[in-house]
Amino acid sequence: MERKVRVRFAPSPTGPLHIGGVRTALYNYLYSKKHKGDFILRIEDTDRTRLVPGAEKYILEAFEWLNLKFDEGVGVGGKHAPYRQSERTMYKDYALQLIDSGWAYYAFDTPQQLDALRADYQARKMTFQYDCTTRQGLRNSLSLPDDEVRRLLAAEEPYVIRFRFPADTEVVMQDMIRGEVRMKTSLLDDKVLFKSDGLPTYHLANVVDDHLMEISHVIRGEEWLPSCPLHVMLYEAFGWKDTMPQFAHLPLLLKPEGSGKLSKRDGDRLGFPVFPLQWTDPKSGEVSSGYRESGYLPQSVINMLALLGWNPGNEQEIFDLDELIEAFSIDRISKHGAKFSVEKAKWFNHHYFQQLPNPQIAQTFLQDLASRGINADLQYVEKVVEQVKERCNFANELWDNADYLFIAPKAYNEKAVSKRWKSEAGSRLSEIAEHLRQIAKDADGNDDLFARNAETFLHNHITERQYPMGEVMNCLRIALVGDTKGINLANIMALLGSEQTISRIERAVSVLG
RNA sequence: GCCCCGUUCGUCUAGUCUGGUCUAGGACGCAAGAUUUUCAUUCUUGAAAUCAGGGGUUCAAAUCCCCUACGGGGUACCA
Repeated sequence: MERKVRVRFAPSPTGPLHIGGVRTALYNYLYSKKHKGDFILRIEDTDRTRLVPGAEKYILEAFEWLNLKFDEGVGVGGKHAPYRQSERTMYKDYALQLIDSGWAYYAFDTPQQLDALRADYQARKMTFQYDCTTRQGLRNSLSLPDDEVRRLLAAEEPYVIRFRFPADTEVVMQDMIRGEVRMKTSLLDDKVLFKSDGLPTYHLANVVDDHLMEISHVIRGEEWLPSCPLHVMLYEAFGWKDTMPQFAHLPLLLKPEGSGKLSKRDGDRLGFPVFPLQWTDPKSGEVSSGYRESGYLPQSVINMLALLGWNPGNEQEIFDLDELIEAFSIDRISKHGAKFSVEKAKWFNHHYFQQLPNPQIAQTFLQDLASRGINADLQYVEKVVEQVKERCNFANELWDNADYLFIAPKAYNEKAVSKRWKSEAGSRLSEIAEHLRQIAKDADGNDDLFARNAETFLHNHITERQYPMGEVMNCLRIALVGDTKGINLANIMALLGSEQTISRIERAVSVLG
């Protein structure tokens, strides 16, 4: 029987959403949409000590920016509400149910006792594990006499509820990416399901909620693979094996250099964002950069992330969201971790930046200009954008590539000058300025006409006088731009207009001689 | 330590299941050339992986099996 595809993204609001988390969410989204299913947002906030104010809001905002819409969940609602685990109160009943059926037990050991035990084992170069080999010697409802357990419970002694792993079975699970994974239960530890603070741990809450919310596929990071046998056993213990979701454990995102998981620090160190949106730590005030603020376009981030660990099997690399949905499949997800590449991210953004309509880019640029104290005309800015955008990866590179189209050069690049500005340059340029003044008069305020005529004139003039073409043209460029860079010279003159063109030449002559 | 997962150009990866068409394909980056009388874009070309290493199986192995090494993850009353 075909079950409706229902997947969830279940972040913990302990800080800003990591870019690896965004990729996990994206794969969930793509899979659900591919199969006309539901995409659910569940907030897993059962660890009250690690809650960070603002984190949940941040998550919501990030998905809004990325244009990934949830069908159900926090911020959306739905028939399985509430979707915030701290607001769900049914977990303890399920934990008790497991105690009744013998799959779990009460444990009264204090964290201090366990810490001491771990230290003790450590000293003997061993690792303590709360499992089938050690549980009899510890303080729990399996080792203690019944009346003692009743007494402790009645005395409201703090306890946790632990899963009781059978000693000699093997859990066999099917992972959609890795195939069959087997694990001997004797090697597994009796994980805490329910904490002494009255809240469930991830393992319990996750399984209960996935069952209750009718989740069909669990697509999550590889860090969960080792605890998946526990989850499978929990489904079995609850008698939910028939509707257990299918699992897919995604490879991790690695640091661009060296080895290890991509972390917040890497971004700061290597100069690229690890978070979708900028984040200010509420405690330290530390600011971490975001893709959005760094000028990345959401569709570019999505495209880049989709291809990091998945590929369509052909050579297509540029995908919009609909194309991704169409092409996506779990069996084309790679098994190994992927190192993040800043260069590739930029390349994607360059592509998507070029697709933006000029008026839209111009609007953004206009604000940037305003912040620099430049009041420009929108029509003019549009013309500039049209000519300059192809050399930009991001909107915030516009200024560096177009500043000379708004303000006259304040200084002249020394290297360019020493290379191109020879002793004859001054006299040649003043001569040219002279002629340009006449051409300007003839063009009568038509800057395009002026630029066209000026271009023809320059060509003829330089040829006639047998001046070195490259040298003169580059000096002209230095005069107008301040450097040997920038767009086509005639286009610069057309944009600047005759008056500005001529005055810049004259100024260069007076400054550089 | 123990457990789990992985390993193809610098990076992301195709190819592995269903051995031969792989003298291993593409992309980013890099280099060179063309265009741009500049710079960038763009285009063309190129360098770049003895398929982690070793041992099998086979007429034939990147592809199947075993071992080793290396990398990653887990080993919490965190998720």
